[in-house]
Amino acid sequence: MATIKDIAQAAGVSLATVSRVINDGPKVGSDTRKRVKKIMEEMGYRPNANARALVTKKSASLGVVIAELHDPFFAMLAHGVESVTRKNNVQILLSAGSIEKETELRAIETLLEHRVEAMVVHSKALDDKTLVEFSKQVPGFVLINRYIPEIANRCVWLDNVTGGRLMAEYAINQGHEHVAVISSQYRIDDPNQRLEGVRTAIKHANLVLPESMIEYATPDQEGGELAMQNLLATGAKFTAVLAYNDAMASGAMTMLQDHGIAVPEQVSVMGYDDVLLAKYCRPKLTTLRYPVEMMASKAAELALKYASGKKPEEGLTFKYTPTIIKRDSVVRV
Amino acid sequence: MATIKDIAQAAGVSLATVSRVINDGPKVGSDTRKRVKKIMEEMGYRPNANARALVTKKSASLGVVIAELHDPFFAMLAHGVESVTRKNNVQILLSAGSIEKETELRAIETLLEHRVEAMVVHSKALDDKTLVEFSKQVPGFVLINRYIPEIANRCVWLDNVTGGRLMAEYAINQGHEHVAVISSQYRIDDPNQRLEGVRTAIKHANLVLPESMIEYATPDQEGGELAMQNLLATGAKFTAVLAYNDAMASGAMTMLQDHGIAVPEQVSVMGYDDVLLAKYCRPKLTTLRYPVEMMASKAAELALKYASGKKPEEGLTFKYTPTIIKRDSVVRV
DNA sequence: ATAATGGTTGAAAACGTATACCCTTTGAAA
DNA sequence: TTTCAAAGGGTATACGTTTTCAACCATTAT
Repeated sequence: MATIKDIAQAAGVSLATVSRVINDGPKVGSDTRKRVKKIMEEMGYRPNANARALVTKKSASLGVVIAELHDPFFAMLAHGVESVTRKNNVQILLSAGSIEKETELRAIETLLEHRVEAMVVHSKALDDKTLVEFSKQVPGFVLINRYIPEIANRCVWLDNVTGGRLMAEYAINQGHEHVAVISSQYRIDDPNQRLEGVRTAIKHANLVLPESMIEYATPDQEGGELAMQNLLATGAKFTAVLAYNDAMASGAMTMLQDHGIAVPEQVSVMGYDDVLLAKYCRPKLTTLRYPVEMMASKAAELALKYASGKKPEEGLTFKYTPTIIKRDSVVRV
Repeated sequence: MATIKDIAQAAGVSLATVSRVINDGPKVGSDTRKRVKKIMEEMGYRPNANARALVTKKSASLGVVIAELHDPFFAMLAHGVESVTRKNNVQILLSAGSIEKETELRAIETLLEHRVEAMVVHSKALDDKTLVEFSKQVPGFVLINRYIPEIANRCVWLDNVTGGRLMAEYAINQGHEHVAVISSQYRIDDPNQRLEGVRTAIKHANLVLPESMIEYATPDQEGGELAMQNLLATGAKFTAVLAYNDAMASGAMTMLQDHGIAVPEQVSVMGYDDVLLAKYCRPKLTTLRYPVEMMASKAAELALKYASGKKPEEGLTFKYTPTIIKRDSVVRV
């Protein structure tokens, strides 16, 4: 592959001049510029991004850490990031760290080795201290779907407690007095926060949520099916089910229908996230909209901004609140 | 950030020795090795991937070109690649090129600037010649979901003609004599090939597929709805619909149901791809399984293998054939 | 005519790493 | 005792860029 040196030789100029032409630098005559450009074209020259990054200490790529790409939630997240990197001519360096301490750490470290100065990271397994530490090393370090007070201005997050509350309040307003909850079995913040919100609303309405009405499982369709199966097996009575996410809600609906229980006529079901399948499944899912894509774009913009030298403002944070999307899976009772 | 030089100074050894320790090179005593390692640990040393790539001419990352991340198909593709890059300690450099000539080209070129020697590219807009040209420049250049005879051994692809045929044959075997087709409006190979297969099967069964029974739209749920709407508007009679993909099939089902037409009792619907939503939607979609994830893993392995110097074998190619997944959206008539 | 100016260009150092090649020490074989 | 090989370690160069500084040339103002 042709280097800057080859071009210089062919054009009969120095390395410096060629470099200036490449970067649209100021100090080069228009005829020389034209000639050099022509030769670059002819020889199919492509600047070496690695050499560039080495000397400029700027990497022209943004690191992204997520859990699993085939989870629609993360696919949307990645897409949100991608839409802004594309605009800024920045490359995405992708690392997957499957909600495990070891892999998440490894993912971030690899990105660090590439000297990316902007990063959008989704981390659930790493503790606050570690992440704060990283944020000191990387100017454009931004967390998504997580809130850490010390670096509040680097956090783009969803108010899950309010989300849980909204969910429960809506169900209650529709007249449901016996609600069951299907939660995620992972010991991370999200399910706990959502559950906390649900509990608050229920208490406030002078209702009760016995532990036996809460089932934990993997946050996917199978988990939803399993959880619902368990709920039905206990013989518990409920007219509404609040699920941790849309996939679990969908699984729960399937299981209800398989038991001859009509949704929403006999049991209402609510999801969370509003991923694609919420619109696809039947009945269409009433759910909470999690604007991941928008948030991811915001996070990417933030990362790029901080990376370019702008200092984050103190006392600022980027909190989003989910909103209820009313579709067909919840009915007034 | 600490460099190799800082480590060398702190440890009182030369750069070369430190470098040897980092790379587990041979010529260094076990006590020195231990001492240097300790210092690296203390100073939080991280090798600079750019400098490394520059001098070794190896990039330690694999380039991926896809259209849109939030399309579940591409999310699965990316996931398939990711599973093998993770095993090989290779980073993913992601470029999205939204089925447009300009952006696809730009995506590949950016990757080239990063000097990745392994690439998995999904390109529909670029012509054969351009891609063949790229394959000469990049040792580990592998195409997915496309077949180009000249570089057959770098293609991991699905036999779409056979897929289309299988679809139609299955519908016909279930007794359907009047089938409609909902295809993608994009002028790329896939829809044409699938349609070709469908036509073959129909002709072979002595049936007819009038042009009026084929609708074209964007390959998503909205497109499926629109296409079905048009089909219904023409008053055409059909008992089965073959869709270009699962999203369109799902949209078509919605529209049918909205018109009070029962699926599958009155009209059967078939999808293609078997993405997640095929299992989620109601009725569950009978569809053709496109093993993207497996194929993407294969492509990544191939790319890495070729990149590491192994020459592709002549006359070899990686063709996959879709299989029918029978669920609930097709019924015998 | 001379000095000053401004626009072009080139030489060289630097970025952080890997490695080919050379030097030293040590112990054993001759 | 001499010779030699092996092991351990250092020196210097290269990778492909960007950028600072200085030099050159042709004008123009004095």
